[in-house]
Amino acid sequence: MIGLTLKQLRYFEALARHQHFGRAAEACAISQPALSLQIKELEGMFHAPLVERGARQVRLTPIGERLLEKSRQILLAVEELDDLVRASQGPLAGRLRLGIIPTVAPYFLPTIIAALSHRLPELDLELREAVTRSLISDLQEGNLDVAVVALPVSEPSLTEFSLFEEDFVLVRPAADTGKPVPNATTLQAMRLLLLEEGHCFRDQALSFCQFGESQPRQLMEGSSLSTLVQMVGAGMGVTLIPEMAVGFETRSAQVSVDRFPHPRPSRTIGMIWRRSNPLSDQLMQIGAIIRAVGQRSAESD
Amino acid sequence: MIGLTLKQLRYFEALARHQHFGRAAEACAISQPALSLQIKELEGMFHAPLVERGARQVRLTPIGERLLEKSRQILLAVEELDDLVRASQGPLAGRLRLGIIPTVAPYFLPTIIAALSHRLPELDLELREAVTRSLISDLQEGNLDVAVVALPVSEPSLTEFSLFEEDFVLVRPAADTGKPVPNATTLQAMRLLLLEEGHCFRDQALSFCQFGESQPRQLMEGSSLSTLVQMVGAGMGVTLIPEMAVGFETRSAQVSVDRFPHPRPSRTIGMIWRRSNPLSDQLMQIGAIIRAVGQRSAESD
DNA sequence: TCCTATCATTAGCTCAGCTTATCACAATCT
DNA sequence: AGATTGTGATAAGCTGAGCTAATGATAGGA
Repeated sequence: MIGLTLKQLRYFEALARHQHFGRAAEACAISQPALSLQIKELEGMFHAPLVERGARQVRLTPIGERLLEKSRQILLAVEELDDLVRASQGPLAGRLRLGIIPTVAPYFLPTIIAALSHRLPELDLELREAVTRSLISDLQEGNLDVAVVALPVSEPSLTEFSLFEEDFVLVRPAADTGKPVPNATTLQAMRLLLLEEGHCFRDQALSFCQFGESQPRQLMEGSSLSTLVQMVGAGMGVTLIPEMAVGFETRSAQVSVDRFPHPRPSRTIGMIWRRSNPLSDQLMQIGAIIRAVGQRSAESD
Repeated sequence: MIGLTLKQLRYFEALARHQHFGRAAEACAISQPALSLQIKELEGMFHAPLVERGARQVRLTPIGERLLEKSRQILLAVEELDDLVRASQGPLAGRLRLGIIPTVAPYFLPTIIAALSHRLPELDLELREAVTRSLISDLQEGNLDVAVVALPVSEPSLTEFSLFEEDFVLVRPAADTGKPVPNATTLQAMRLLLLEEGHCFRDQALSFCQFGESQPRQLMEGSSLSTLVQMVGAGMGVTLIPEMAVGFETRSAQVSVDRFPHPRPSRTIGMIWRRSNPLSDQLMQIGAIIRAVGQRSAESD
């Protein structure tokens, strides 16, 4: 593919995104004819049309779709060269897009922000909260640099860096204070309040209770740990929460909090990023900083 | 990395390969100053030197090394666009670089060539014989399109396509004809002739005999199955060969050939290629053709 | 000390690729 | 139907990125 230019791929990607020559050209800060010509040039190289010019609609042809895929791959690799520049310029500085899952963010984010802005003042953190699935695809598409999630994620394209392990605790109505702590089996008989689909914490809790995938049961869903604890306080059932949430969520609620006997349910919190990211070394440094404050805050709980 | 061009990456890659401005320029079919300028342009983008201009020697700086890595990745993806063109132009045609391991090539290659040149006359096969390790790296560097090896190879970047399974048979001196066939354990007491390091067939044979990695023992090495069989004929020991080699290798030698009782040792022969190769669909077609003739020839043995 | 190999610099030219202006076409409205 | 509007293609002209050829600068080696 000699004669191909990155510019052409960028224009094509914009066209695919906007499905409109004029708007794509605007997004690329060029005139519409300039974009048309480059697309035509690309089509010449492929000896085939890449877009269907419909009446009021532009659509990619099948070959166009495949080119789009490859283009994104190439453009992502090129963007990573920017990170290579940053990596070669001493301590980490500039924008860092960090994603966190919702069952970690409220409790741990303040600690992370404080630590990083102290140790790496040049760093410009840009935060995003979403479930693991969505963070992973943002990472893979290059919309995110790094994410804090529960390990393992087992994506071969991502590097995992473990931060710390944390136990789950049982939250029951205040009236249950002092009653014996149920084990995984007896838990199955109680009404368990859980986060809605998509949260990894939901699956971890379910797996501790050894519920099968399919069997229907007494479940209720809440959209945040905070809601769940309030529901428990109102006597609607019991729930599990991660240890780091205890201080924040149970202070004002009428609930009783108990640790499980061994083997305790737990999760591993860690960082993930694209294996191909040239900032890998720097991200490990950041990981080390977060790990240090994470362990300190876990000890002080 | 706006302003970056593929041309610059190509020039840089050539410079890294030749370690010499003049020769790299020649390889790119441009003048030496043109190349110097583009390299300088690149260095401007990185705010750092990428090559050390030594007295009589050009060397990459550490940053240069990392850029080289990324460049190769990007350029490989760009080359794969060529394959996308081919994939979109009907039946597979043009150059196809096929690698085969030495313990398959002599016996199966004629069949493959005949079948493919009959079914895909437009195909221009370019063959290479090497051990698995080397074929894999050629695939990953884009120096090879597809390879026939023993599965599994378990490289996440490669797709595996299984062709057929094939048993190993025992080759003993003709004097042993009629003697009971040894099992894996009794084999350990005999002098086993094997291929030299690097051949996967050697490891498969060793693993059948359940030899540990380290334990020293009565072994001799030959550089081809043909040599091994001749050595067996001369009474120097026994060996295993794959079934497809029986007809070719044992016809003229004074040896006795026996199948093992169940569970028979065997290997799976298959094709591998870069997962990212746009010709994937076409390669599967080729795989289907080879599989068909492979099974037919296995049955007729 | 001079020579040779090697990369950098300079001057000048050419064409790829941009902009603006305009055309061609089809869908929708009146 | 005829007018209008939204859209991409085409045309003409300009500008600068990037090439070549010629020359300069520098460091090893004879």
